[in-house]
Amino acid sequence: MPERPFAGTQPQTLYFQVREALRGRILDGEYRQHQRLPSESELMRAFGVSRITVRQALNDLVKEGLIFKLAGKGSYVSKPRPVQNLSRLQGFGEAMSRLGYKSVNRMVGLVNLPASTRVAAALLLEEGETVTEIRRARYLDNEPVALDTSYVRAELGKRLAREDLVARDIFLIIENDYGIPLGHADVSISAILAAEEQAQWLQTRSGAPLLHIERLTHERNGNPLELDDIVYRGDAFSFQARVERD
Amino acid sequence: MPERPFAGTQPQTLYFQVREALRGRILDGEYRQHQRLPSESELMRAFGVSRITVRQALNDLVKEGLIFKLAGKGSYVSKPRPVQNLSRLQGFGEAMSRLGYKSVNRMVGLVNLPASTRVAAALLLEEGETVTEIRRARYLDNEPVALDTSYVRAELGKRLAREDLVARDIFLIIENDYGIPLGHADVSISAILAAEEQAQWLQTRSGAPLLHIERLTHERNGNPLELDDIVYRGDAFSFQARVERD
DNA sequence: TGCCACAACTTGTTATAACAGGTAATAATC
DNA sequence: GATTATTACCTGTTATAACAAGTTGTGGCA
Repeated sequence: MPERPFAGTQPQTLYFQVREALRGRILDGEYRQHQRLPSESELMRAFGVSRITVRQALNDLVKEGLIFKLAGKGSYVSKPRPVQNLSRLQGFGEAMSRLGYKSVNRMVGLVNLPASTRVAAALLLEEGETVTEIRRARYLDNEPVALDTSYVRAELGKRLAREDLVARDIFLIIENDYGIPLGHADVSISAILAAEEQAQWLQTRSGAPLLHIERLTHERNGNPLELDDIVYRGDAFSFQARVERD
Repeated sequence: MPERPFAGTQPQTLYFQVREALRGRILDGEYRQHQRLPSESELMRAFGVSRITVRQALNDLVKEGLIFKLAGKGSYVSKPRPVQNLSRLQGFGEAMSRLGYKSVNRMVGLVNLPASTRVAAALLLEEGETVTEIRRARYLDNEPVALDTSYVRAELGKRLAREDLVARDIFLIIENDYGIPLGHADVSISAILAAEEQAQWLQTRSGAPLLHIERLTHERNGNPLELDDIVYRGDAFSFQARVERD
């Protein structure tokens, strides 16, 4: 097996390993912005895998916007962007660190409370059933950019209450520590005005434009797991995506 | 050839035909929300294509959020959403009609002007070179939801000036009439406040929250083609996406 | 009737193979 | 030297095949 650099505690699919190896080289600067990557044939030989495995890895990176392909020419590294990417479900800290940014969280609060109609419906609970509400502020370069309110079932909330939610992403805790694989999220993006409390935490003025994200994250088996309400400062953050025509 | 229902003026790939046939059945109501689709084996037999062709078609629909897959169980129709989908590059009217909504455009204006620094850089022009600015308001159910300002090179703008931009999407004109295949777009989403003119067109108040989309669309060969600034009313529209974990 | 094992069915991963059409380099010709 | 044709290389599409892991149904046994 020629080049399987990924050493993890769990066996990984081949395309996962190839993808992460290429990502590492892009983030390390071995492949620069706009530089052409090795061809599929070269990657097949280098990693000792079939072409379809290489293509799956490359297409995942295309989907994330890290590279782009030109028919007949090859694959190229995209221009880096400090963004929350919509092509792939990942936590904030996870997304920023993949792009080389350092993010910090601050706890606003963690309480158990009865589920509202909206939260109950999203998490498939009875209205009034106990849920855990976790609130955090997100900082980039020591500047608050987002306020995140998460709702999970009380059993999961009890476990999470014992975790270091300042330094760690909930997604990674759930996957790595609790062994619950994540599936997909349904994400809604809209624009709102900052309320007083939001403005204070985000160090902006009341009435300032905010991006509001509602995200319902599911386990891989389809069960709803976590409902998030996230507001981002409109002047300090944007979502970016590369969208393919087809 | 058993089931190739798509009859178009241009030859289409097999996975495109399978995908569009399935889309049609979902939108026609033949496959209902949460209903299970035929298995991959069944679709292979029904369409007389290989499994990889069926999977490509299904995965594209997954990518768009129209269906979701559960390992070992099958594929299911997702809950329908009246949204501008971020998974796939398409014009506003195109997106809405695929979801069964009727959208209408109104021309705000079409002028040739010197390219600003931003527009010139995006379209790879010299600053001051002539570009065409096309401005339109978008209506859903007779209600203004978006204001769209597009910049294209003057040669393309001259041709577009002769088209019916009220009834038709620019993307479809460019692809179908001019034979220029589209590739990808780089999209940025942020939140802003409505300026006076925007508020008037969108029938909302000055200072209301708007979603601001900046989109640079490329030809398939990578050349930049069109720069769009689109603002959507925050209270009447949102973007939604289904994001996979991986 | 309930439980367990096995078979059938499902999607996911990976392999090999061939052809199509686009791009770039090289060789041949004027 | 410039132009054209050919070759090599590139990604895109499609096919067949096999194995892995998850899900569901069926049959046998207690």
